Amino acid sequence: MSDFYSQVYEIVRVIPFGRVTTYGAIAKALGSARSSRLVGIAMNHSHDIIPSIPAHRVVNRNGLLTGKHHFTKDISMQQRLESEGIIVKDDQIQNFSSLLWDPIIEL
DNA sequence: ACAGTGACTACAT
DNA sequence: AATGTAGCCACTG
Repeated sequence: MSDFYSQVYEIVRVIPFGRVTTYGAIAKALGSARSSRLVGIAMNHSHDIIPSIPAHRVVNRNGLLTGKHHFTKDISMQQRLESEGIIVKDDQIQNFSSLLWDPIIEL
């Protein structure tokens, strides 16, 4: 796996339980603020990674679950978030701004 | 090596 | 306010 992917996973893995972050924030934390798409692609490949990546804690900048269709059908992305105490309505994380965990600030 | 692509964003109509 | 368009950059075939 490329270094970029590894770095993405490294950050995603340290997202605290019950918190979320955005693709852009991760990209920026990696020094490539404009590589937000690559972060998403990395998530898409995350199901190949051995330590399961909490990809459901990564959403777009509006707190919208844009990547929910890439999850296994039996357990939805929304369901995983709700099991962590995060409220999701119409693919939109409620109280998103206060749940947001910015790796730039926290690291 | 080149062109196509994508779980994003920001800017422009 | 709501769509449309266009950069973005690393990965893949």
